[in-house]
Parts: sequence; structure tokens; C-alpha cells
Amino acid sequence: MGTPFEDMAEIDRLVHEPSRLAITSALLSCESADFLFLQRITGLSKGNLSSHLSKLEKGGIVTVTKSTGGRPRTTIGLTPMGRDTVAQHWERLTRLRDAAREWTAPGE
Amino acid sequence: MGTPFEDMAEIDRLVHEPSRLAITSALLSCESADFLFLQRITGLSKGNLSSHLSKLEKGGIVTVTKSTGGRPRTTIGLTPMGRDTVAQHWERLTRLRDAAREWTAPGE
DNA sequence: GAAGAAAGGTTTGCGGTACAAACCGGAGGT
DNA sequence: ACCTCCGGTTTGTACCGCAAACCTTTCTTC
Repeated sequence: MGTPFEDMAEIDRLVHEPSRLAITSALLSCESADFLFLQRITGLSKGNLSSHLSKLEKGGIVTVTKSTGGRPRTTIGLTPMGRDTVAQHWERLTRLRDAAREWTAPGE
Repeated sequence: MGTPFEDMAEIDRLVHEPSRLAITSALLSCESADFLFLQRITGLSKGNLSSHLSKLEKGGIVTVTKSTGGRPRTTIGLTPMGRDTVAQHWERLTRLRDAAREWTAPGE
């Protein structure tokens, strides 16, 4: 690991994207949530939420399971790896902010 | 303002982009920095740093001033508005993380 | 039991963006 | 005078997010 500033280059853009950061952060504190609930708290349209979830699923961050029988119902949860990834992401961001707080330009 | 989750929709993507978040956060704690210094701490290529700075300048976040006479030298600093924008950005991010920490899914 | 409305998602089209790599202009060395 | 290298800018391409159109399966109502 380099400085927090350099580290931003390695940031996971899959998670960093604002809507997905909201989704994954919401999922951090619960086992799972259903589609409509996520839609409500993020304010995203069905279409965009769906496409964000597909990307997160493809990236191994979340699992998306659809109920069979009755009205369709989709439940979303973080994978163990996803949980790690999101946690690490927040760590990096926090380190960056803290570094910015403490730091003054060298050579000045 | 809505919930921290909804708020992510309003996040300023100009500042949120990882490289630019590194740049602007670095600038938060100093009056100004020169091009090469920013390049060094962020690890960006000249080309990309330059293009990020142009976007930040166009968005009114930073000022970019070039020295005349002698070797070219470019100095970058946050505008007052830029300083506000970046600070607000961090506030939003912090609120999101804190919300994710405290929150458990309602109705479950 | 058939038609229509509607919930629950998916796909598509397009405008915008980041990054790598080519390019450029002028100062210093020789 | 030439060459080279520092300090940036421009360009070209591949990807990405968003809105809006589209699909599919379930309820409702007669």
C-alpha cells in the first residue's frame, strides 16, 4: 500500500459509483433486502437498480435470488467477499480523508 | 435533504471520481500545490492529471495558474467554492457510512 | 375463463467520461 | 546550432450510467 492518495488509483469503481455505494452500504447492515426496498431507499428507477445489481452480481459483490411461485420477488444480499470489498473501500476512503486532514504540503 | 442513501444521487461526480477526490482532498490541507507535486502524490500520468485539472477548473473547483518566464510552472489551488464543495462531499460520504452502520432493515 | 391492468424486472440507445498514448513547444545542455 | 528532455495538452477509443421502451408473469373483474 502506498499513500492514501496513490491508493485511490486502486479503488474499486464497481463499488465506488454513487448508486452502488448506497446499495452496498445499505446491505452492509442487514442480511438481505428485497428489490423494492432497495429501490425505495435509493430512489433509483427499476431499470437502473436492476442494471446496477447485475453489475454487482457479475462482480461477485452481491447475490441476487428470485423467488419461484407467486409474485416475483427478488432478494439481494452481499457475498462474504462483497462484504470485505465494501468494508475495505470505506477504509480507503476514510484513510484518504484522514490523510487530507492531517497533512500539510511538504517543502512549503 | 433525504436519507443518506437517496442523497447519493446528488453527489458531485466531478469531485467523486477517485483521482479527483485524491487531488481535491490533498488540496484541502494546503494553500496550493504545483503540478509535479500533485503528480507525485497521486501517481497519475501527466496527461491524465492535466485533464482532471482542466475539468476541475472548468467546474470552478480549482484555479490553475501558470508562471510566465523561465521553465513553465503550474500552481493549483482550491477556489473558496471548491473548498465548500469538497467539504460537503465528505460530509455526505460520512453520513452514508454512518447511516449504514446504525441502520437495520425496517419491516423485517 | 378471458381481457385488462399492473407489478416486477430487463434491454436498448445515447451522450458522456477516463485512460493511454501520441503530440507539442520551449529551456538547458553541449 | 542542434539535441534532448521537462512540462504539459490533445486525441482516440473503449467503457459506463441513465432514461425510456420493452417484456413477462400475476392479480382483478366481469
